[in-house]
Amino acid sequence: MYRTHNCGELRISNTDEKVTLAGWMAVKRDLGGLTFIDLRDRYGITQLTFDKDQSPELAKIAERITRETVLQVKGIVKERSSKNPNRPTGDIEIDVDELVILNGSKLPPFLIEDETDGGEELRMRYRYLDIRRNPVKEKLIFRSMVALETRKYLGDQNFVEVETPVLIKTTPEGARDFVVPSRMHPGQFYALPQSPQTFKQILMVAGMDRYFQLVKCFRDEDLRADRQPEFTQIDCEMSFVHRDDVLETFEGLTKHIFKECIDVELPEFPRMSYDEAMKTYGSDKPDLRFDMPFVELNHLVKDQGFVVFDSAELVVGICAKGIADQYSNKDMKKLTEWVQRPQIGAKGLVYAKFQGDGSIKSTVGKFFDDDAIKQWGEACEAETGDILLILAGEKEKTRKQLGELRLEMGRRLNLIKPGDYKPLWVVDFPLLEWDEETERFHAMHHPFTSPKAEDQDKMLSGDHETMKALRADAYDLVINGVEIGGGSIRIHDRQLQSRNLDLLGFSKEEAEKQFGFLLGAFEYGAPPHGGIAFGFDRLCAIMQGEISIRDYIAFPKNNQGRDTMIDAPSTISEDQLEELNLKVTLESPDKSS
RNA sequence: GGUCCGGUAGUUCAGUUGGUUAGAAUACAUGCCUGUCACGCAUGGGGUCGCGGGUUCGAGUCCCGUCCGGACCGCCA
Repeated sequence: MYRTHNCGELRISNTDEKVTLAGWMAVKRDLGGLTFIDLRDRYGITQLTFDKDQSPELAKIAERITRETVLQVKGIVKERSSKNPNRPTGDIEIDVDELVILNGSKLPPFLIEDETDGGEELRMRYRYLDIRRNPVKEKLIFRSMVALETRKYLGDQNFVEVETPVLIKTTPEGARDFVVPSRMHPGQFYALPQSPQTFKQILMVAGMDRYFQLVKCFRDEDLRADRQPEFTQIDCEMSFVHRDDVLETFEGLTKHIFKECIDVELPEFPRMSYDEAMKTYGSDKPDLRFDMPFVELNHLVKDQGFVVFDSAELVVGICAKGIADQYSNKDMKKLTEWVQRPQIGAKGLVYAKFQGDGSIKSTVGKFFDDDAIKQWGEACEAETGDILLILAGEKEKTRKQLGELRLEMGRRLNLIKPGDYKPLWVVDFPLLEWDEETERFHAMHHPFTSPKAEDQDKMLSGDHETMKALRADAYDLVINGVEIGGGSIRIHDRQLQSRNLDLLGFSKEEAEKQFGFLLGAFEYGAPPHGGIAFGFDRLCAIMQGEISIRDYIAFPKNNQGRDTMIDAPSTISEDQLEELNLKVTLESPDKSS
């Protein structure tokens, strides 16, 4: 046995016990006659003491031990004469009388401490050292706890975890697929799943009734702080359910996880239609940790001779509370430049300051008198000291831009309180989305999403505007402005599914080739069904107030989709290429190895 | 596909208008130190200024190209 205890568990009550510990030498404090070593393992840090007077040979060895050396020590637990209240084990130390060096270590390239000096790149290349650090280690342990609680809750609700295949076939809709060549079938390829969507629907046809899976999904798209090419979903599907059955089940799951993992009691989740979310917050994932709703001003500002407003499809404002007197003209100019940045793309910003002395200062004072502007203020519930921020232009763009400005003002006004969680169900998403590039409709969620019952008859109208107005039985869970997951009631009728694929521009032959297996299954008694999938990495991050999901993944990819530790992706040998009947046509494909 | 920022000691960074021998902190090494826990004090070693080209009497600094990293837009059914 290498150890009797771990480095985080010994307390004053263990005094005088003979113990054996093993771990890594974290840091050494050599006072001359007395040397202290912090011994670290997964569970914590325990201080080792070496006294020159008592055991000169041991003290001499201790003085020479370097960082990250793996040690085994035997000794007696002693009460410290000067305690460290910042550590659970701070009341005791180990008076060492036997020391074994289990393995040496090179000097690590960055400090293995909570506040490391290492940059992202180094930390990723030496991830095994990074994971020794508390902040990373604890996030992985947290993730494990969330996974356990998920399985516990869904298991108790009669869900069955079924594994679906990773080698499947490429799908034309949605994100780009990762593709795997087949050796046994020259010229043919598997694809890695973007989600187990069709398999879980087939499990419903198979009578599995309640399915879930913590499952890896793959998308070959560009990365972000909250987006990795391989990520994990809590993927679920249920039979004989309506929308509200799904929402209630997964609201229950979310509440359970929050309660058990971070001891937060979530209130009942409000629901908001997609249309209302777009109209009020300019986003299909509004951050409700602060309000600052949009107020449309068209009826108050049109036909008064101000061409920017008169030519705009939408004039819409938000009220930023209490900053009229602290935002100077220069600050307003900077804010205007902020909305004009290419990422936001607004042409300009109209504002009205309701200043502390009762006066009104506005960029459009030339076109509107104070009384008119006061009317706007009333509409937005602006009071003395507030600033009205107004954008005008094409409806969808303007809403998106003001949505960004709203978030920025929320941040600037410190309206977002740490530890605050505001979940929201966004429901009734559009069924279809017009793609300007390909000039055809795309499924907003996916091609298996059911239109709302009342909209099913309109699917064949062919009229562009009617198509755009079709509503799907689809829903997203949003927490703090982050999309945690989404799902829908699916189509379970073969005819309706064919009609939907037809709408999306699939010919009969294509539909049969791509989704024949699913359409075929629907002919053998498919039950009504629906489901949802949560982004598991993202859920873990948001629960701890983090944006980046990288540290919730043990071995994440970098910004370019590379794993710098193992150096992947990489080229493969000529032999491998030949066996797979592949030919690389690049002049110099070899960038990495 | 695009925009922006960065690359200088093991590490994190500073480096002025282009000008002498490129600095700081930390880490590391050596010595001193018996109650430290960010130990302290002293001394020391450590540099392909990402790479290639150009401008210049002179380039870490300016220009062009390229590679790498980061953030974002597009993209992510």
